[in-house]
Amino acid sequence: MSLDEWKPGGAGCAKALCEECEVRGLSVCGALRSTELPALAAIASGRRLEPGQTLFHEGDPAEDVFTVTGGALKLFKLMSDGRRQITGYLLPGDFLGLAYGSTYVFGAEAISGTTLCRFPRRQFLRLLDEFPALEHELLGRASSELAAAQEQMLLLGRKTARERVASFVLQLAGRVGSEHDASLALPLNRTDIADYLGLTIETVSRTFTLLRKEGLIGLPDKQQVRLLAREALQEAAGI
Amino acid sequence: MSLDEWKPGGAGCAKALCEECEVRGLSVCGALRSTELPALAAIASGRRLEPGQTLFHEGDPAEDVFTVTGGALKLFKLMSDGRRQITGYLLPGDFLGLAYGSTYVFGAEAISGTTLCRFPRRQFLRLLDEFPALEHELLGRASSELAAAQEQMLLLGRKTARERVASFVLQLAGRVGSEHDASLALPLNRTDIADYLGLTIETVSRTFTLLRKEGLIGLPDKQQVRLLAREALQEAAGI
DNA sequence: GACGCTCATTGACCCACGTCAACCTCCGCA
DNA sequence: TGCGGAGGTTGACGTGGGTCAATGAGCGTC
Repeated sequence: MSLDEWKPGGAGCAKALCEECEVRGLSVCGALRSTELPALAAIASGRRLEPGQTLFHEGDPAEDVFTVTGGALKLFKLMSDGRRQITGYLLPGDFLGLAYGSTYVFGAEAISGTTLCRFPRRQFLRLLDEFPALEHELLGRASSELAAAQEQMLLLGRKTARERVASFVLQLAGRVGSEHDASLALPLNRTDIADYLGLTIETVSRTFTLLRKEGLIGLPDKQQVRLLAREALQEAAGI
Repeated sequence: MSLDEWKPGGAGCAKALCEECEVRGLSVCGALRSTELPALAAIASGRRLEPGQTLFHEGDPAEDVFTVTGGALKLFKLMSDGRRQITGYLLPGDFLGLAYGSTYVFGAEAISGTTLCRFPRRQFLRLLDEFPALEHELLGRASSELAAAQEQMLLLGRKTARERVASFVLQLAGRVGSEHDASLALPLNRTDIADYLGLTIETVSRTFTLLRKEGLIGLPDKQQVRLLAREALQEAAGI
C-alpha cells in the first residue's frame, strides 16, 4: 500500500475539509465542533478499496487510523494453517486502528467497494491531546466494542449453531437499524459468516435453511435476510 | 452491596490517600502525578471481597468503577439456562468498569480473597475531564483489552481443546510474568477454566493430563502449572 | 446458449468434544 | 480414625457440527 494511493480530498474522505462529510455525524469526527474540523481535515486523506482488497495485514506497523465512509470491512485473525476468525466487521462511521501497540493485531480487508478516510496515527494521537472530546469519544467507542466483544465470546464459547446464527441476524438488524419486517442486506457472504460465528460454511447454510423452515427468517436471496418473527428469533438466540 | 461496606481508606485502597498504594504503578492511577493524586483519593473507598463473593451482576446499574488492589476477579456472562462464559479475569492493578453504558454488561465475582478500590463512576468521569492523562491511560488499556478479546475470539472460534489449554497456560505465564521453569499459580479452578475456554470441565482435565503426559507442562498440584517446554507449548497453542 | 467459474445448498459419514457416571483426593470436622 | 462434601480425574458412550463430496443457482463471457 503505497502512500500516494491516498489523496487529500480523495475518494471517501475530507470532502470540503470534513465539513460536508456525510458520515461525520456517525463517526468520531462528530465529536469535534466545526471550528475544530480543519485540524482534522489537515491530516486526512481518502481512498477507495475494491472488494477483497487488503487494507493492512496482521503484524503490519500500525501507522494509520481510519474512518469508514462507505462500504464494509472485515477484521480477522489468521492461524498459520489458514484457520481464520473474523473478529468484527465495520460499516460507515466506524473507526479503525486504535492504539493497539505498534503493530496491527488483526488484518483488515474490504468486503464490498469501500471508501475510507485515513489519518496518520502519530498526528491523530497529537490531535487527541489537543481535543479531549475526541479522545473521550474514542474511549466510548472502545468501551462499546469491548461489550460487543464479550457478547461475541459468549456466542463463540457457549452457543449452539442455531443460537449463533439467530444472534447474528438480530445483531445485524440492530446494527443497520431495520424497520419491522424489512429485508437486511448481509454484509458478509457464507464463508465470512462462518468465520465470524466459529462454524463451517456448511453449518451456516444448513442453519439458515433450518431457521427459514421454522419460519423465523426469510431468505429472499443469498445476500438478504428478512426477520419474520423477531420474538421467536430472540428466543432462538438464547437471550 | 450496600454503600457503607465501602470505607475511605478501607481494605484495598486509598492507603495514605493513594500515595502509598502498592499497585499504583500497575494501575490507571499511575498516570497521575503525585500532586494530582489527592483528587483521586478524595473519591476513593476500599473493600475486601471473600472468595466467591459477587461485586456486581450483569445488568446492575453501572455506578462505580474499580481498581483491583489484591487477589483476583472473574468477569462473566450468563445465559438463562445457566451456561456461562468467563470473558476475562482481573489481577492486581487491573481496572474494571469502563463506561459500558448505564449498566454492567457482565457480572464480576471474586475468585480468591480480593481487595478493591472503588470510585463512583460519575465523579471518576469528571476526573477524566480534569486529567486527560487518566483518560489517555484508560484508552490505552481499553485498546489492549480489545486486542486480548480478539485473541480470545480466535481461541473460542477456531482452536482445538489442546490449543486452547496450551494458549491459556502461555497467556497466564505472560500475565503473571514467570521465570523460566517456574510454577504458575492458576487463578481459576477447572470449572472456571472450562467456562473461560469454552470447554467442559472434563475436557479441561483430560487436556491438562494430555499435555502433562506429552511433557509440555507439569502439574505439581491442582492449583499450579509448570511450563516445561515453552517452545513446544507455543507450537501446541497453534501460534 | 453453452461453458466455466464462484458461491451456496444438501446429503452421508465421522470425530472431537460433550454427557453421564464412577471414583479418587484432599481437607475440615467430629 | 472415620465421615462427608467439594473439586478433580478417568472411562464409556452419544452427538452436534465438521468433513468430504455431489449438485444447484447465478452470472459473466465468448
